[in-house]
Amino acid sequence: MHDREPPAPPPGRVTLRMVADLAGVHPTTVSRALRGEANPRSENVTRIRDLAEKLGYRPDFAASTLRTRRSNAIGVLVPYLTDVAMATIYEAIDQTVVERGYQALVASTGDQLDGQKRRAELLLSRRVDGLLVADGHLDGRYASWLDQQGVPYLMVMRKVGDRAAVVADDHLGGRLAGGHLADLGHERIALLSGRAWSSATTQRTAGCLAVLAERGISVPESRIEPCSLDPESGRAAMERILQRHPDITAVFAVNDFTALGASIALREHGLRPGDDVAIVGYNDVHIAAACELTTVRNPLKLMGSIAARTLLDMVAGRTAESVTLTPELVVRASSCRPPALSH
Amino acid sequence: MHDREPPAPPPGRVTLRMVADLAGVHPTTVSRALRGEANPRSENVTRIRDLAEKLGYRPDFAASTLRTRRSNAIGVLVPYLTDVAMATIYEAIDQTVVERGYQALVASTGDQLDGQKRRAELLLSRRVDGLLVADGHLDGRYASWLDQQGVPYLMVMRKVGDRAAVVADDHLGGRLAGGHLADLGHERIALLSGRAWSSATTQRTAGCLAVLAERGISVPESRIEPCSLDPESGRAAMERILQRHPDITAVFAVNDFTALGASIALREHGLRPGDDVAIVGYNDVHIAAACELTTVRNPLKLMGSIAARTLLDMVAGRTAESVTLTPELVVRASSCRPPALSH
DNA sequence: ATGAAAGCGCTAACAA
DNA sequence: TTGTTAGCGCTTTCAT
Repeated sequence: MHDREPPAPPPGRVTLRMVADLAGVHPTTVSRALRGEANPRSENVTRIRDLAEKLGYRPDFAASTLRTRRSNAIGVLVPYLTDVAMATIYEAIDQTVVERGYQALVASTGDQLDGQKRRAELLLSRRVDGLLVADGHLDGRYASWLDQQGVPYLMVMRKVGDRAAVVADDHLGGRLAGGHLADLGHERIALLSGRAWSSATTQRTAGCLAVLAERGISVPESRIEPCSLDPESGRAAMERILQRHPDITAVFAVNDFTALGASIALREHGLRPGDDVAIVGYNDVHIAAACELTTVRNPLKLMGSIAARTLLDMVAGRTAESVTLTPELVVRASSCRPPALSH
Repeated sequence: MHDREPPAPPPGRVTLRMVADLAGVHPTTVSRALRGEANPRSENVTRIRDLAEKLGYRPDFAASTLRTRRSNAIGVLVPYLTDVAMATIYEAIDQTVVERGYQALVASTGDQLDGQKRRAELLLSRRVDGLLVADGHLDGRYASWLDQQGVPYLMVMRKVGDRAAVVADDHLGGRLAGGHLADLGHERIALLSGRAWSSATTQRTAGCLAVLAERGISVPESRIEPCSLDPESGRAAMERILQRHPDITAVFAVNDFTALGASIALREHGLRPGDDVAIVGYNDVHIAAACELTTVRNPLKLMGSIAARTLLDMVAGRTAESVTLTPELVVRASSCRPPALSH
């Protein structure tokens, strides 16, 4: 009788043992009954289950995780959760894994290496069975670090090298956006190009530039500005471009929120978005329709649920297939024709 | 030698024991060294730490949780994470607790009792040390269920009865919105009133109605429609009102996203939001400025970080004080004067 | 079909 | 200051 610092079981939580004692059986039997293992028809099973329920028994995942070395949880790493696109993917992941008896633990990493490692380590310390990585960086440092962690992981939204990933065809998406602006007759086009480390945004930018080049429209570097995922960063980037090029007639932003942020800067320069300057965003988050924003629809929920299922497959030992989904242009009022051609 | 199903330690994860063996000390010593307990000056400490680091040792939270009965994690229950207001609060919580050596585990409950219980149970099975509840319902069922779970918890954003809560003064916020519309000269005002079970939205609605009544402006029930937190629900609610009252000149929506959703319905009826009809939202999420939405600013980050600190205090055994923060009106282009008075 | 025994990795008591 | 001992609650052999 040492180790007495948990002195009394006050109300204390209900353990397997307590249920077993009251049921007059061995804890092992209760464990089996509760998990539906072995003896289904025995009337004991329902008796034990009822008792457990009545006592308010709740399994202790810390204990079962320790014993089985499986936590029944997966980790999800995102750059920011205030990016609705990420939140949408996360909710799809969460729903999918919960249906399958898992839990999804998220962490926002701020899209930076130290945050990524720190947060991934925290998740790993909780012994997550796998990782869904939505904040991959093209420079391989993060990914090769992940490679060494001994846990199955899968990229979502962004791909890195040829590692398993569930993404959409961002290059195509960029082409759809650029093609649309070219069709409308725009020639002085600006790009809010996202982050250089994100395959998603760099591909969208590249796709857009490629199609514009095919149409004979060139975009000098001075009309391209990087940005983050939030409106404020879009505003600032747009502002920088307008300083140099007050005469642009269209903007493609690789994210809906940056697109909306850009509209602030345009208005500050006396330009009416959707009348004087066309704007195209990316993702088609739930707010885009309300803002009349032309955008490229990304199948975010599908991406999340496929990624979740794929990771769970990997956890179960199967090998993963990468998946590439297809985006789609959604035309709304924000993409007007250039002023000269307006009527 | 029973229990042999973990057959070999392949690469296998590094345990305290391994570090101890290689350091030539007892596991207890390593544990103490790593946690900075007891023997700071001993040169052993740095030696052990270096070794642990070199071996890539990572603590196993499942084991320490089991042993100490503390998980160093708190649970956060939100209605939806795609509501940027909730995501903003969550990120503030997350940051605050991580700085203090904790982890925040979120769950979206869908704002319904079964989801709330199910997700809370999952969190409790992970032995979270406390719960931050951002999806409280006024009818006390959820809250009284929480009372019985034997874990400290704190309401955020919504209050229930006189339970400890960190909220903003929603009644005042509603007054600010209503007062603003009255000042502009509006008389036919519609309300998107949120959910009856949320103290936040009901108080905002009540505050607005109160100030309008003081100004002699009455709002018949047929101009008030409940709604959820997403744009689509705002659109649908607005549509229902417009069917009955195509002549309204202003709308107060208790959430920015519903406000933006409402603008879709207005346009579908040939009304220009911000020109023909004034719109006021609530929260001032990051997107509101870009959409030129007049709104009531809720100190979301502050709410999150105060709530997190307060809960951690409760976990440490201190008693919690409820906190009420103050909202603030932010006037933007969406709140125009009524057409008759336009010039 | 059920029980006995052992141990997952860690840390709190106690002893030295 | 360090080591010994025991056990958190669970599940997996193995034995009955």
